[in-house]
Amino acid sequence: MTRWLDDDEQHAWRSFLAASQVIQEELDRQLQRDSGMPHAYYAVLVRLSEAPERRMRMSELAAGVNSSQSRLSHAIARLEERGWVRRLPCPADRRVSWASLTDAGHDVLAAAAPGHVEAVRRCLFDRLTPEQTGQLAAICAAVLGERRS
Amino acid sequence: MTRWLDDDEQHAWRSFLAASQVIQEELDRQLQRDSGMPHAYYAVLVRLSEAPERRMRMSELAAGVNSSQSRLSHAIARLEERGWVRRLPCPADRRVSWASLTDAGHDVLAAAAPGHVEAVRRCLFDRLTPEQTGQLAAICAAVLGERRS
DNA sequence: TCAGTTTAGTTGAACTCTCAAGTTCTTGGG
DNA sequence: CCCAAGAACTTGAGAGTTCAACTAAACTGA
Repeated sequence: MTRWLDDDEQHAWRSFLAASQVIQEELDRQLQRDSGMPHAYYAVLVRLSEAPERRMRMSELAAGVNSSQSRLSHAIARLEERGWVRRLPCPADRRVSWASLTDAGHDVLAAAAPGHVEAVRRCLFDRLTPEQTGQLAAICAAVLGERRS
Repeated sequence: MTRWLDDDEQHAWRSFLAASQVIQEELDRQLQRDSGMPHAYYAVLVRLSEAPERRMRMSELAAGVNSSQSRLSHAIARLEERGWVRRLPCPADRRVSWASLTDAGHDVLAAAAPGHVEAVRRCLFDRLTPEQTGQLAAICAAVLGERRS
């Protein structure tokens, strides 16, 4: 009844799991060590820094970093404690909050970025040919495509 | 100074992050919902079930599931509470513990496996061509290869 | 109008993971 | 033989994530 994985799939699956874990852990460790934040928080700062006026609605921001609303809410609370983000009420719809990157947050991000990019290169792109980089993008696009529910 | 990511790399990187997060979360949710355990614990049970006599030293097991010793120690403590794993002292070297899969643990694993494989297919292999499966394996092998430190 | 539904976001508890420190045991050189 | 160094594992505290429940505000249609 169950369609088990064949040998190729089994191998690809285990390699994928190991590789994605190794990358996640390496990035988390690097950012925690050098900038005192987990990768998820870094992603929030990046996304905010790219938004017009460096601010976004909580739910947009959550979608933009693949996070649940709850997780983002906790994360923003932490980032607010550190003075890197501020919450602003939205006059047009009072259910909505804006998250806004502060100047201090922007500075922290600018300081963290070079080391982070270096880590990304070291654990991913330095190990791939340009052709493989393209293949990876296509594979990930297929995984993300037409996602239901 | 910093070698920033070019457009292709930027795109590949963000796709990869999103895809691997989506897959991780989907699997975690499925296993938690249907079998009451996180994916990391499932991996421990799988690895143990494949070992001779269904038991392994803690440090081998940790390496086998890409886990730190500390994380594994906590995980085995939980799994032991549920009666799915037992710890056995090693007579030859008294620093060593064996983790051993119980019959109950084996049954739980057997019950969890079909739903898990189905989820893996749904979120990964059903979306890839066989060629892409091979490419993914090669890419992940490159990421994992010759890892120092 | 207003009751019911949907949307936005927050909160608290339970759980997992990380990091640093600690315990117990083995090993290797003097 | 003995002690310092290293190895195997555990522990506890702190931090992040998840889930379900909750508040508050905005729609919807009868």
